[in-house]
This record gives sequence, structure tokens and C-alpha cells, in this order.
Amino acid sequence: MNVMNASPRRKELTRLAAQLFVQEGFDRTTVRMLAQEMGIKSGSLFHHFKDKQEILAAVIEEGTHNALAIAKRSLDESPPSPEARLRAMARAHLETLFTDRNAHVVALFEWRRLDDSAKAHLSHLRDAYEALWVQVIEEALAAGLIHGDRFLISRFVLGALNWTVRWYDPAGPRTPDELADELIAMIMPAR
Amino acid sequence: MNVMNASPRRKELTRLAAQLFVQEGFDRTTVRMLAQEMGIKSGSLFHHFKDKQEILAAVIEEGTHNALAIAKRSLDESPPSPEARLRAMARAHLETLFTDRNAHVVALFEWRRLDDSAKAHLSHLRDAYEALWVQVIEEALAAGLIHGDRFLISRFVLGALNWTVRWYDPAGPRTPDELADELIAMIMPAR
DNA sequence: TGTTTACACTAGCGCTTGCTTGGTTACTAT
DNA sequence: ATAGTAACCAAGCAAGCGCTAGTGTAAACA
Repeated sequence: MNVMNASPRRKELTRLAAQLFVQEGFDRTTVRMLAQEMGIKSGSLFHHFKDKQEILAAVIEEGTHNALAIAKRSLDESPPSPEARLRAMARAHLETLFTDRNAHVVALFEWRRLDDSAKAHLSHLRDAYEALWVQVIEEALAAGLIHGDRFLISRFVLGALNWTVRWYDPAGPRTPDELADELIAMIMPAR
Repeated sequence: MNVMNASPRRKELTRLAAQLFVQEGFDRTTVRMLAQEMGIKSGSLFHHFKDKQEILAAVIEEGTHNALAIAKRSLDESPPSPEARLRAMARAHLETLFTDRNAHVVALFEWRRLDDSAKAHLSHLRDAYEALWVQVIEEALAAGLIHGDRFLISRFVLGALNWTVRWYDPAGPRTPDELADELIAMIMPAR
């Protein structure tokens, strides 16, 4: 088995797996389906991954890692005003949600299928991402842009954003950035 | 097989199935697990339901039906002001989400497992429910309580509300009604 | 040149899955 | 008493599942 996590072949396989997991769901995706999609036989799969679980973990890790990187970069490049930073986070969230869509849908809806050790490892990444949100929202609260409980707000906002994968079509008339701006406008009393 | 949809035995079985589907997910719940939970043998299950799919459809139909009934009743009993009606819808949504929690979690996260004919049948119920939301939001827009695109707002709000099943604990310090009120406050500029 | 490594293959094991079959029991209506 | 029906059970089938064992091959390395 290949232990090097960043093998380019493995990365490509992870991408294909994410697509199948979204189409069929993790449980319904068989190792034979995965192998066929990758152009190999099912036995060969286990040269790259220890077991099926590990494929799932690789998909989710990849997606969450990217989300964290994009959010940090966006915040760094954003003007320092609380409103700009709030907008930057919302835009970054939708950007990563729809460029890396497959991985994120898997992360959102197949999280429970991870075994305990994978969950423990990955929840650190996820918590780091949520912490960015709470921080930006705290700044917005302090500036009087919004009102309410910071955890409640971050969860409502994340819920609204994550739910977009269920209905939003990036090929439609509205860009992800516009979508993010509309949400920010919705929760900001002041104009 | 029992064709009478409202057989009391079948209703009880549906309730138990909902619980297992939430715990394990639809795919991971085997007919043997379902049967054991119900105190019968796996073969006997197919006296009550044509196949495993039909159990899922029964769970989702029951939940969606209740949600629609509760929302309609809440609107009837609400004062006629747009703000009161908006608040009533949000409260009704969380009320049904957490009294009928199992059925709704299944409806939200196992919808894709339904076959096409079941989807077609049940999406009518769901559309009727969403239409109530769009209507109430239209009234709030007309009254100047909120601003923006009505479909966008209803989807953001429903997303935020539905996502609560992932983090909210009804046994915690906040009641569902308070939660609903906080969300309404978040999207209403005027105080 | 000989050895290792990466990657793929064939073949199939042991197990679980949804579902069917044929029959039994208890109750109810005639 | 008789017939009908709802609810259940024991047994098991055919298909599919994740995964393993053992082998082949070509490139990279010593």
C-alpha cells in the first residue's frame, strides 16, 4: 500500500471517488464501481488505499483542507473592515463549496460514515475553519453591524450557506459572489 | 401485504423505522435490524411493506404530512400581521422538526434513496409546504419588514432552520421558540 | 547485473444483503 | 361449525459485498 498521502495518482483517484460518492452515496458506491471509474480492477484499489474507509477520509480531508486555505487567503487579501471581512468569508465559503463541490458534499453528508479515529483527526480541521467564522462574526458584532448571539449567528449563516448545495445552480443567472452578498445583506440591518 | 396505509401496526412500525434510519442511515439499516427492533422476524416485515423502499417512503410521507398540518394550523391561529405570521412559520418549522425529529431527519438526508415514483408523489407535499413559506415571505416583503429576493430568502431561511438538526439540542437552555425568534430577529432590519 | 519498488492483474473466500416461499396460528364474521 | 384474514415464522436462495492471496511486469535503483 502507498503510505505517501500526496502521491499524484492517489490524488486523482480521490477526486474520482468524491464524484462517485456524491452520485451514489458512500454506502452504495462499491469498490468495484470505484475501480471501474479509475480504469483498474477492484483488487488493485487496495494498493492505494488500506480500505474503503480510507478513501472516504481522503476525500473529506482534501476538501476541508482546501476550504481552510481559501478562507485564510481571502481574509488576508480582504480590506480590514469588519463588513469586508464578513463578505470575504461568505464569498470564500461559496467559492470553495462550488469549485470543490464533490468533496464538500461528501464532507457534509457522509461525515457519519467515518470511523472514530478519522473523525477525531478531521474534526480538528473543521473546528479551525469554524473558528475563523466565529472570529469574523465577533468583529462584526463589535462593530455593531449585526446583533445577537455569535454562535447562533455563525450556525444560522453556515446552515444557510451549506444548504445552497441542495438548490443552487452555479450555471444559473446568479454568481456565487452575488449569492454571498445577498445573504450578508439579509442579516445586516444597516444599509 | 397490507395495502391499508393507516393500519395502526404499520404506523408504529414506521415510527420505529424512522428511528433506525436516523441512527444508522437508510443503507446501513438492514431488514433484519428493522425486524428485530419491531420484535418480529425479517420475513414478516414484507407482510406490512412491499419492500424496503416502501418503508422509507412511509417514514417521509408521515413526517411531511405532519409538517404541513402544523404549519397550516399555526398560520390559522396566528394574528394576521406579517411579522406574526413569519414568526409563526419559523416556530412551527422548528416545532415539527423536533417533535417529529426522526422522520424529518430522514426526509432531509435520505430523500435521494427514494425511487422515482415515490419522489414524484412526495415532492408535491413538499412543494405545498414550501409554497406556504414563499407566501408568508411575500407578505413580509410587501410590508417592508425584510428586503431581497423572495425565493432566495425562503431558501436561506429554510437552510438555516433545517441545519439546526445538526447542532441544536432541544434539552439545552434555549427553547425551539426562542431559536425561531432569534432567526427572525437576525433577518429583520427594523426593531 | 541483480534487487527492489510501484502498480496492476486473476481468482475467489467468507459473509451479508433484500427478498421469497410455503406453511402455521389466532381471531373474527357468517 | 366454517371460512376468511391478518400476522407471523423457519428456511433459504441468488446476488452482491469488502477484501485477500498470490502472481506478473516494467521501470528505478544498487
